[in-house]
Amino acid sequence: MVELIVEGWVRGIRKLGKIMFIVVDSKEGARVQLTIRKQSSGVWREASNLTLESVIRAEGKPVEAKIAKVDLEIAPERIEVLSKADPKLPIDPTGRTPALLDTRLDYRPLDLRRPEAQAIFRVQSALVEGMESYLRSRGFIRVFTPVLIGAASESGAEVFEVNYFGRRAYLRQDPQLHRQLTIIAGFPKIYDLGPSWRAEKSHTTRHLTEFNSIAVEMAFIRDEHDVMKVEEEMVVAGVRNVIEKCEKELSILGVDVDEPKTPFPEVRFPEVYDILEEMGCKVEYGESYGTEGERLLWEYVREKYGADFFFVNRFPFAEKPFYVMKAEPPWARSVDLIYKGLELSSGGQREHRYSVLVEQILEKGLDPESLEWFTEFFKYGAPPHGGFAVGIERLTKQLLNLPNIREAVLFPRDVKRLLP
RNA sequence: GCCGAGGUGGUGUAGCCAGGUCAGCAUAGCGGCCUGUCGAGCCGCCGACCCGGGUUCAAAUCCCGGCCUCGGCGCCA
Repeated sequence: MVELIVEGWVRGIRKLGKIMFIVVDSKEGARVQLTIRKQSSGVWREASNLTLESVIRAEGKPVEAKIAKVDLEIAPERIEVLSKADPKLPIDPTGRTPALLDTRLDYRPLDLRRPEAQAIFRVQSALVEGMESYLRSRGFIRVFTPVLIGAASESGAEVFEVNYFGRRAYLRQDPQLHRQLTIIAGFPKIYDLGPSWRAEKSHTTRHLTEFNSIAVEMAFIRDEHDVMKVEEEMVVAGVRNVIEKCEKELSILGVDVDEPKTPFPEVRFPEVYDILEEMGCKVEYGESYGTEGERLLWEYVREKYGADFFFVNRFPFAEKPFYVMKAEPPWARSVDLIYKGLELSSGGQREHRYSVLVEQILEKGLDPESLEWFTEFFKYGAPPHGGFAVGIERLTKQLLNLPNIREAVLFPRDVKRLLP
């Protein structure tokens, strides 16, 4: 019979006098049981020293009539300890006494060994893979725009300051402005996949100070609906890829994922005010809605269209940054995508006419000179364009119904946490 | 930034409101028994009241201050 080699982490040790069972999660993702009898004294001695979470390599023959409820059962002839784990582990590795999230994050590399955590990041990878391959199939190319910026001028959200050789620099809040410049540079279909930072002291289950987004920008659009179409198809492609490739992970997580209903419904301002008022949530005309409004609108579209994803279009211009394109006043071609009551993205059509852009900067009370590094290039041929940025952690959280966005990040950064 | 909740062995909790047995339980760790376990089982052991004041004969418990954490809102992805 064939000799098999198993390498992985020790997940269970059950010693019953003269027979011992060692459960190993192999590097291939299989659950393997090593069955050892006392008469094979060398292996028995080696196995008696094992501790949970140790890394081992075992060689042996498969057990003919497999009894254990695992993927593979082996009678090992040799066990080699590659790295012995301290028996006093800081968090319970069996998962029987689950540690609180904050404690788990303190010991994140150990915590991530849990099958549920593994499953989350395999799903996330499939999600991004599906979205990227959709974009590439539609002719978008992946670009890398700077994360260090010289001027904090985007949306007014708090930025992190960086000491840049004695000069003041900032971490971007969004790849937005450089994506637009890339469009002007003659790349009509691009996407940028990477981190952004917000220095907001938000204490919630849906905010991070560092997060990743898949940010798309496209030129020669007719209006914002061209952008929404791409966003919808991209998200659906991502979810579809998860359904196709992550059956095992979804069952570990106990989540049923259905392909999203298309087209995503679109609700608009000012109708939003009527919808919300009817649901008992009064929003001042000309203002945007809050967290409660998001949830109520979801309730509304779920009832009316059976949808979990939906767009909100025509936000008040007053509530949005200078670069969005206006529609009939006071509204803008500014679109949010909401998924199960949580904002996933902002986007829409951008203003590409230089003179209008400068007017809008003045209207916002900003200094046109400080934005010249950006606006100047709109003088030299800027096509109509638009885009959006989807928060990857938020999408993962909502897809898998995770209670906290931190579960969707390997090493989350929030107001309090910088380590590990 | 505003508001609320909470800090008890390595981990997760009970006890606190009505102050008073060696601070209970589970899990992990250590030791023992057990030849088919699979959340193995059984027996034993080790291990904790966030910090500093105060009230009281007596404080995990009541009061004050501090530190830390979580969450809701705002802002946003």
